Amino acid sequence: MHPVVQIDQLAGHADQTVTLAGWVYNARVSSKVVFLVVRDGTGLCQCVVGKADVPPEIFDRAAHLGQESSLRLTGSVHADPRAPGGYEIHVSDLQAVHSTTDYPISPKAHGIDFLFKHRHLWLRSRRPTAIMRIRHTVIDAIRRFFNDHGFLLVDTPIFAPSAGEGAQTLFEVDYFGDPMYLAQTGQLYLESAALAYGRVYCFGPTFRAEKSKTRRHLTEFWMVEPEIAWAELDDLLAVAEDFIVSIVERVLANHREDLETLGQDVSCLERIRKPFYRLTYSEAAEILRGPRARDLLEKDLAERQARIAELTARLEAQEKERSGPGVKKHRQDQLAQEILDGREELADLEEQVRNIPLHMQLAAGFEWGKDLGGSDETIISRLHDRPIFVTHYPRECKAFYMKRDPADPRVVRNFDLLAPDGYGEIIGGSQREDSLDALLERMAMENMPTEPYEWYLDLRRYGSVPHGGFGLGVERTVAWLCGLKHIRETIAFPRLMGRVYP
RNA sequence: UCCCCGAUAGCUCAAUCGGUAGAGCGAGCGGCUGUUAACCGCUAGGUUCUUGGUUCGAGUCCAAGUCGGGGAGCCA
Repeated sequence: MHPVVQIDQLAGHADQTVTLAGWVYNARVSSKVVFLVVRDGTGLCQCVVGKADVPPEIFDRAAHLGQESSLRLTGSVHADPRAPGGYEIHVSDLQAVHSTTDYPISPKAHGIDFLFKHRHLWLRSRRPTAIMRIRHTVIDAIRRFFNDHGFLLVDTPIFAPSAGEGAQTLFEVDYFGDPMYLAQTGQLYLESAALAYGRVYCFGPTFRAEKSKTRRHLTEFWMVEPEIAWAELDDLLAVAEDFIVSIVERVLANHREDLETLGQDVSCLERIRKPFYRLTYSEAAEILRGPRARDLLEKDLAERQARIAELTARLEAQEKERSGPGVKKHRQDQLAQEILDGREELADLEEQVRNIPLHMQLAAGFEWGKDLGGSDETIISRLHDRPIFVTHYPRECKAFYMKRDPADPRVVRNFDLLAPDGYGEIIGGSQREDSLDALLERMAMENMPTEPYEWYLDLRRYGSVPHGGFGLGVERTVAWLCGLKHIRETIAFPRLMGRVYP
């Protein structure tokens, strides 16, 4: 047996004989030649078994390998422009390790429910593979950024004894007979670590019991949270900006091919440069109420209605062609797929058309003091071609620990980062309240008990300094960079309301 | 919690006005010298989500439920 070579290393073995260990991704069989597209986790490689080149039993074996059969094969590596990876293998020997029949995920179309019920197998397919590879790079870029900028990793607890604010969004667990909660942030603990070590971060899973069924929500997701001592709002924005740019650069440098597999336009990512836009909440509110938001939505509405008319006509013609006489099989297949895609787009558009008037109403009637809603964020982000920081939200709609702005006591020194193209909030952060009195006053306003927070208040009693941080949602970031419609594809085994299998 | 949509073969979907449940893919067998979701022929494959109702007759109409999808709120 020759040494086992990974498919992504084949270029270094041209004209040599190698062994491949992998699975049958697809097979095409004719009387004199079998084409096996083999998958090994690093790529796809077409392996050619010629009837004249191998003993009859090997040819017969190759001709009857079901999709996802595992195998080892040996052959010579040839450069071939017709092959998907640029190289193909002319097989001289082949062993089936496990012969598979009835693999559930065929090369043709499947519905999303079916695919997620088979997520344990679907991970093998091209699209999930591309996404998981990009996710890996995003996480590596996150860790590298903080490790290279003097941040110390401090892991914060997942069991949180106190519900704090928003108890209804926490999962309760039984902790030796007492109620405990799965943490939805490590931030308070991280503040303690920041005052100990200066620059720190935590990175782990986080849990939200929100009953959200949207394309932006999971009940379990990964969040990275840096926290920085001796930092004010502007310092935090600068870090967040460099941070995002470094992630985007890494993805662009390593994943052109994967992005192409996903149909993502890389020019969207190439536009992500410093400086990002900076808006205050009040400026954002003005935009929402003003003519730019209204014009955008009116234009959206008109464009979508035109597109609906165009699609409806196209679908009608395609359905007529499909049911008409003398249509070739291949063309029928093509039409069927186009009709399905068209209908899905149509349903999406019709929902949007129903929602736009409501969004217009919400934006036009936006009152200072309310938090920005999902549709408001979409409007703001659609009016800009790069990410946008929205800062200085009204104090009432934000958490107790955020630093009140000395220049305008109605607002706090916080920020959200909105990704372009309606991907929504990918970062939320703030400078923290460092004055003991201000913090106590705010906690009293919210009727919060102080005992569980004595340790947190100690941070303001012993050497308090300006500090702050932010949290970045990994899955939303990956969805944005990959151009995915739904966040559930960005994690191997998504946990959603009503979906925990597998 | 609220609003909209859906459930038919293993998968993706058809089935006109309420009148015998179909196609492609997948599977099995056969054919084909290089295929790119290959192609061609044959075979097998159904409790039309559940319960109840209307009707001579229900995949189709009505009611309730279950599950799923999309959206609102909430959020990263």
